[in-house]
Amino acid sequence: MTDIQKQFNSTEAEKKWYQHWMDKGYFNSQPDDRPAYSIVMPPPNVTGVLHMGHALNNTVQDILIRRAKSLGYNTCWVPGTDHASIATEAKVVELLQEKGIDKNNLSREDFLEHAWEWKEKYGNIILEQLKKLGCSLDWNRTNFTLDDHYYDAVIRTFVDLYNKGYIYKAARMTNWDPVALTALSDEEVYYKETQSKLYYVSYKIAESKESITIATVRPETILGDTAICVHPEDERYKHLIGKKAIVPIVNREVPIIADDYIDLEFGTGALKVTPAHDINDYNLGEKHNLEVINVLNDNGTINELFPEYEGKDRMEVRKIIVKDIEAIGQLEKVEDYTNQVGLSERTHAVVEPKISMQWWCKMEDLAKPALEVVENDTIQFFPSKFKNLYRHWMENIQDWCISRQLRWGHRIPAWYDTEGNIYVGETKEEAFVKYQEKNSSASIDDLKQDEDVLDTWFSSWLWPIEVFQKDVTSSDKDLAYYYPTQTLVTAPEIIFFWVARMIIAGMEYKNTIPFKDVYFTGIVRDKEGKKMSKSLGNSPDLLQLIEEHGADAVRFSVLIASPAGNDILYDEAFLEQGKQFNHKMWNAMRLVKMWEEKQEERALNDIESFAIEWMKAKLEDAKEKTQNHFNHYQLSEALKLIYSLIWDDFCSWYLEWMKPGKEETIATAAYQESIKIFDELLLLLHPFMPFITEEIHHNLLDNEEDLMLKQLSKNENLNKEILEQGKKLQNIITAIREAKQKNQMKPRDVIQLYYISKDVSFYEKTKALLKNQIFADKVEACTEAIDNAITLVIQADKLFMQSDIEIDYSVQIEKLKGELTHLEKFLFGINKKLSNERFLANAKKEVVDLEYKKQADTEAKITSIKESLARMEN
RNA sequence: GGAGGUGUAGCUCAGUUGGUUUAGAGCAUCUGCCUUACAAGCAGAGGGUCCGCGGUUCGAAUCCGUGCACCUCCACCA
Repeated sequence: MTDIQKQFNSTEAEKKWYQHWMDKGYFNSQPDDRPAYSIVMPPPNVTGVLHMGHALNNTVQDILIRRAKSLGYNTCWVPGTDHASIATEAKVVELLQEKGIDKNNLSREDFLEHAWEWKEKYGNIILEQLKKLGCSLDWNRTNFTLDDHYYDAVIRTFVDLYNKGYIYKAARMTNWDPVALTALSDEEVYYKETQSKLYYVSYKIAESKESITIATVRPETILGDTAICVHPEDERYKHLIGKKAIVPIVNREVPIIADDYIDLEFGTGALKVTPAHDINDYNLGEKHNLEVINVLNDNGTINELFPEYEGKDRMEVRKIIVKDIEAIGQLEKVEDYTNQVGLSERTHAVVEPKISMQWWCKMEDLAKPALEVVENDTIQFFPSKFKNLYRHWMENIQDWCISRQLRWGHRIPAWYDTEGNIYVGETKEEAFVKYQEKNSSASIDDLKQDEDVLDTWFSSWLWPIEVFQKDVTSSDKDLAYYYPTQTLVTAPEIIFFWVARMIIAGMEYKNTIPFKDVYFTGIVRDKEGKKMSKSLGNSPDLLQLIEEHGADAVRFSVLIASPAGNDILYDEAFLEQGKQFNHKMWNAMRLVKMWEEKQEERALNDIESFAIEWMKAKLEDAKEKTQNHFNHYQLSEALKLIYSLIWDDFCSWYLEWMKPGKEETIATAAYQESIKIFDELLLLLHPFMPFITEEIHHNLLDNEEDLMLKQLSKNENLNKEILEQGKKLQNIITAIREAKQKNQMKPRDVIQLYYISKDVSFYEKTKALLKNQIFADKVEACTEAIDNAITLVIQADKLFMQSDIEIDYSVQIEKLKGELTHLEKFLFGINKKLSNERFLANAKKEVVDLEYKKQADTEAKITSIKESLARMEN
């Protein structure tokens, strides 16, 4: 006892146990004859720092892994990081700028050298931080999406899909990020409501005095107008269709065309068409065969076609052009207007729709099997509502723009000859072979590789496959053993970016699913419901939280607030609860350890045997319920259940029952059973709070076995009878405590208890326990009501509490009257039901029988209370 | 504009195919206790128009319709 600290030292325990688990190699996995349970961690960006979202996500995964371990699975949780092409490149560019270096003045090789330098220095910080949370990751399997084997796999995939005809190169409208100078996929653009202006500009009609007015929010795109479009049925403009309009400033003659795409109600009902800079205009242009005039440079400035504006940013030109149009009297009016403006997810720059030559991947056919496996629940989504979302997206899937005008990433394995013909191959030599087939006198030096790299997600979608075939020697065995993985734990935001595409890749390349279950965690929000993010500054510093409160408390706090599939409202008050839970368990351990010196070799007494039997049943019951929660990924429910099992059932009831008094002893068997039970509770809790449970486990038992490796025992038959008896006992104890308090008695005032019950054996069995808990010097059966006593009605039993202390019956009378009123109302309801023929005819027999039982019970209780009242009021 | 979700105690949430004695927890609140593990505790209590309205049913927090409020995703009308 003396060597046990009064308080749990989380910092010390975390350091000690994590190191111990590492040293013992508990996190590492190799295929064996046990069933596998594998999870691939969603690789965080190398630029990332640990935030609350990661804490939730990784705690969930660690819980699943540790739980599976305790159930006998060979668990493998694979860590790693994602090269995150745009985010990392932006970061490196920024750092170079601080040093006064312009990316464009660096060769590709030099730039990549800087990028790798940065990656080596900072890229693994986030993984190191996960260790502080207690994550049981197999660090020997750490992967990075630009590792050599991974790089090769990505290239192979590209070539394969190209050869199968899925990948092609085409000029298309893309979302252009003028800051990162790259195309973006639709998924990388987000829309933000913005206060804009709607400019009404009149265009003169050629060879006519008429004019036509259009409305636009982007007047700078007037420079690229190649048509005016109206609705074919629009009476206002019908007569102008087929005529020419003159674009102001540039004085270009453009046709006036008709299309029912036009909304008659919006603006003036006439639309200026700029196929180069608007997706809808682009589609109109395709349909009507319009000229495409590109106005912008890649960096968002106006290009050389318009010398007077050349080199100025589009936003600046917007203002200048408005003035210029006003000067020539063709600006009719300006209105305030709220619209959605597309922004780049990475650089937050205003995205410009722009036509550019990009690589694309056809998705329609690839998506079909991936939709199928989710539809038929081969892959299960938790919560299942995301199935709808998934279906909706997969059924409307668009081709995927996979090229990015960046350097940090997997370089597209395509080479061009001097005439611009494309040769795709895994290596330049392979491409050259194809080149030679076409041109026998070709020189390999004529071939130039494509400058672009692939979208990050084009590598991420191979993650669950590629992490298990790291090197050729182990590949088949590992992949066959660990793939498909068990559960993917991720955020719903990346269901399209990543989840859908991993399923596609799995079906295409392994002809099977990459994971069996997908568990979507909620978004972590602050108390006010705002999403926690670095930019809002409302996300607490996780490492600091761990330092201050301990990793177990942090894990507790995010889990307890995290119902399956809902967003979590994070409140730091939960940390307090977690810490108090630590404290509670620590003290329970101290109590139990104290009993070591109070042991006596003897048979169990009545109290001990009842308590042990009851607690074991409680434990069995909880084990079953916990498994049920795990099956549905209701982790917060599981945690709440275990929390209450430990705090309420074990500490508040069991230990109090078991606790020997000052001069008393505890049977050795009871002491040992208590330790065994406690240890089982710790094992149940361990996945949620690994450090304190391991620490207490070792304090409790002197053996060398670690809790982390301990196996949960198989469920035994549940003793329902003892649970019922325990419940009744608790009801009696609570009722007496309440009665004492209501009657101004002290909790420890001595009483005598008499009972009228059909189940005398129950009282015989629990007599000692009752006496002990309610401070009764007598618990005896009686045949009729006792005078000068407080009456309590517990289920079908009547109890009479007597005391030497003067009792004011009025309080008890009031309580009984209240109860009576309620019971009468209740009985009325039952009687109404039972006198309803249609109820008797339609309801199931069990339900009807139950009503009869309720009726009988209630009537008995009412009689009983009436008798008591009559007696007490005398 | 399209789709999905949510609404239960002051707050965060359970509530399993409609029926189980007063709709449950935790936190917060109030009351009483320094009880030899723990005052970071113990014991007890109060607190609800299950969002509104309508329907189905013998019976609805639960199923259906509708309205309101909030949230998310998709689309992007210049």
